[in-house]
Amino acid sequence: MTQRKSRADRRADLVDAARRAVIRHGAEGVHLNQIAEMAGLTSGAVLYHYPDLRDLLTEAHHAGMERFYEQRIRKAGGIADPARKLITTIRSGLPEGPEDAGVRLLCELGGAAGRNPVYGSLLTTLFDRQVSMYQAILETGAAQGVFTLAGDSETIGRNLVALEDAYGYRVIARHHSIDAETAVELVLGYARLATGHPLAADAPGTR
Amino acid sequence: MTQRKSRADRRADLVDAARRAVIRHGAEGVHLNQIAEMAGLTSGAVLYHYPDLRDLLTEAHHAGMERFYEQRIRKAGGIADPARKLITTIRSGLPEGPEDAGVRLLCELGGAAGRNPVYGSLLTTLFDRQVSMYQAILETGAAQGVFTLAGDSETIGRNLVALEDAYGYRVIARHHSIDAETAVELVLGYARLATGHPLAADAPGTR
DNA sequence: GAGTATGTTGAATCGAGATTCAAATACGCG
DNA sequence: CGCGTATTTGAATCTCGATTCAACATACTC
Repeated sequence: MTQRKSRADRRADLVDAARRAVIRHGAEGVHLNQIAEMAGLTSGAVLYHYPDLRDLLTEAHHAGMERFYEQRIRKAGGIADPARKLITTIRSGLPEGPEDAGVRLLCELGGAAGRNPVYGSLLTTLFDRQVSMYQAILETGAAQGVFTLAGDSETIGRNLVALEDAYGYRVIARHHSIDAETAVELVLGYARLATGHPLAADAPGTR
Repeated sequence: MTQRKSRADRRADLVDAARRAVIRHGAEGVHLNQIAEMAGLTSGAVLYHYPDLRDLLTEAHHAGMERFYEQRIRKAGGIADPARKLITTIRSGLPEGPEDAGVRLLCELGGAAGRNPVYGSLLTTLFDRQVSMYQAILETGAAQGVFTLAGDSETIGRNLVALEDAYGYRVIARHHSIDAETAVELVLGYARLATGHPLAADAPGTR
């Protein structure tokens, strides 16, 4: 029998297993057995902890978005220079490639959000938080005189998040002419226009 | 018994029924019986015309995208002035509200595109065609001297399509602060920045 | 208007996945 | 150690949608 675990530990495992299963099989195409397998358990054990699968899936999506957002904050955390911070943040919002787990999860959610209010609200919240994150960077840069904003920070922030989203979808769908690097360059292009700053790309390999 | 129809007519009906069923139930959550009901038939009749459901769904998605694209072309068709043409085109790429059928279908497809190469390729093609459509408008405007492009037309076109996509998702997900009108205004804002043209909004009610 | 081809139904069957639950197992604690 | 409880299994059952197909209905042909 599989190693027995405490309730809290097992539930955390299951949330993570569900997250990975959704990425592989889709937000609505995922099956109980697939989640169980990911967690190294049988379906009965999953039901024991989550009698209603929807609860588990909601927690999984929530956790996935939280992880995505936290990672962005962390990557840009130590950077003081607004320009470099903006570049790093933009990079962290785009997938590293078509298999990028974080972005795939968000894409899966997008379609379902129109029919499922809970998912819609999760994505809406994430969007707003990301906009605020960008606003903080933009305003700091403007205050220091390094950015000359071509509009209010909310609008620019929204557009940055929107572009990330849309190009993320393109990369995940394996668009032939928009790979991960091109996507970064496209968003950076808009950021240059909106901040009046050249935003020189990092040296390759710098992450 | 339901009115009997020719093979071609019935298949066209089914493609349309499938399109509507997907919009209501999701690209992957849709069931044979739902499609049959939409078409006013029984499941057996659907299988008679489409032994493999995936073929029907692929045709439905294809038809939905074609319809979306054609509608855009048609709405902007008679307009000569590049600025008005650009405004109309932007409007036609955004949903009229959270229930907008055309955009909902595209959103449904987005998530599945990462796992289903056929869907990915459909969306990629649509994206490219929309970019070309914008490029034509932008280049015409630039040639006439009414637009001063802030970059190459391909980049601007890509960003316009990307912004439409992303804000379309927001509207469909019922974002509290981004409704259909706000979305139009956000994309128009970028278009102004990119073309150097004021792009005065149409008088309300003008469509 | 009989004959034939084609489209449609509805009931039977199939099968995959969800759900239940008694039994088995592992762990904590005295 | 051994008791009691929480966790997990695995097989049985349930459910629902897909699939099959013989019978029926409609339209076309001559």
